[in-house]
Amino acid sequence: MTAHGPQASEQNKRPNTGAAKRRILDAAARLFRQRGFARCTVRELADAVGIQSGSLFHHFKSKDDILFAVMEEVIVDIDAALAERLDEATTAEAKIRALIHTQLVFTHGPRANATAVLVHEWAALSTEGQAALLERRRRYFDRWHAVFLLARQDGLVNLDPTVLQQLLHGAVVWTAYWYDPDGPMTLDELESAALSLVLKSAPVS
Amino acid sequence: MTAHGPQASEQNKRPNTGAAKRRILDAAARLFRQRGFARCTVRELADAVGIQSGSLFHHFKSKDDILFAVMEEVIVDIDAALAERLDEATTAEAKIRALIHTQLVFTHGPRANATAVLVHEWAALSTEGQAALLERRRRYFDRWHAVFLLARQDGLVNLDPTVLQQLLHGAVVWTAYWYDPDGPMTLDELESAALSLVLKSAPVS
DNA sequence: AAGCCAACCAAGCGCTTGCTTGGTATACTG
DNA sequence: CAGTATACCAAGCAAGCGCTTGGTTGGCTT
Repeated sequence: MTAHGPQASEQNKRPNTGAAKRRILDAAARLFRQRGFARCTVRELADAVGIQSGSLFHHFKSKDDILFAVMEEVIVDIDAALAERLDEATTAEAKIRALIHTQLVFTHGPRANATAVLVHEWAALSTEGQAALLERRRRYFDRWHAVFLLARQDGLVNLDPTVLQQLLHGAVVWTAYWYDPDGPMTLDELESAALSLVLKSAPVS
Repeated sequence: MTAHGPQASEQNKRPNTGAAKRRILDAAARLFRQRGFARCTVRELADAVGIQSGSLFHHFKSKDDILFAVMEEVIVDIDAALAERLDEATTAEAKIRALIHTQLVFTHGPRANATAVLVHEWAALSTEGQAALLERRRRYFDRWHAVFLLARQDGLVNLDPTVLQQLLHGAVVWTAYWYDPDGPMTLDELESAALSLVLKSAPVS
């Protein structure tokens, strides 16, 4: 049952290296979200992956390190995804939509677990871990801020850009607690609803 | 279920009864918020109160019970505070303002710690604990919903009431993570900013 | 074929955890 | 005054925790 040992694959010299790590990270994101980091034990996590608890420490040097890895991965990816979307957006309105879209996709898409962990378990990270991720975090929010400065210049919004940015970010992040992607409302509809919140006038499309 | 122990009455025969409990609950709210429920130990909590860890269990039957008591107290109080504010508000706009105001005051006022614990540590509560608080929670959100149904009828807002309610609630709750009551922006200004978010047209006073 | 090394298991160590126990000081009550 | 209940302390227990250790396996390289 326990298929172990590397397998042959394309040109990769170490084809299976990292596959176990991947499964650990996915299970960790799911369990850390469901049960909380502190309440999730390494034995639980190992069971979910299908290995012994001690074997986890062959891939990560500590439980804290697993949390860090989960968070680092998602924070890097969401920042990259946002950067790409913003590049493709030309108008200020399209850029605000890109902000909302990216956050919503990460919050409710395939990366939902890791995203929730990033939001929820920040305080569980060690001081050094927080410091190591802070620059990425800042970069992500700088993008938000730049968009709202632009939108304000264009007269698209009529509140203090910083406040508006934070209120919108909260509204979107909070959807994790009530919005059901399998329910009647589509993500696109939710995106439009959030967008129309921050624009002065009538709702969009 | 908070044990009652000695009777508290008008002319309190045991003036100090309940004082220890009060200090435990306050310290617990603070520590559970700062460190998280799971990472905060009963020894830590006892130290903060100035008693031995074992003595905590004279007042509460378990650590879980302390969490429950913190949450129950704040959920009852915030619902009562909201009900009172809503009664005093006549127009739909004034009622929306009451929603925002109450949530903001609890999030940033003297009850900030317990409110943050209620939001953040819900998953740490036992199944029975959640069930026991669910009715109060529902009542609170029913008040939100009724206000937004009214606002929609009055043509004050132009989005689906349920979605708008959730988005606003998220925006306001999230202020816990960025708004500084000691900073340049007053709570009233923040309240107005949040209100103008959900109203269709120009910002309010 | 021999050697290497990543990937795993089985066992368990040292420590911390929530909580219990037995006892004491103090205060109120009949 | 004895009787009773409260509020606490000092000590420690059983369980569970993160993590370490020593050993085995099997594919890959040379």
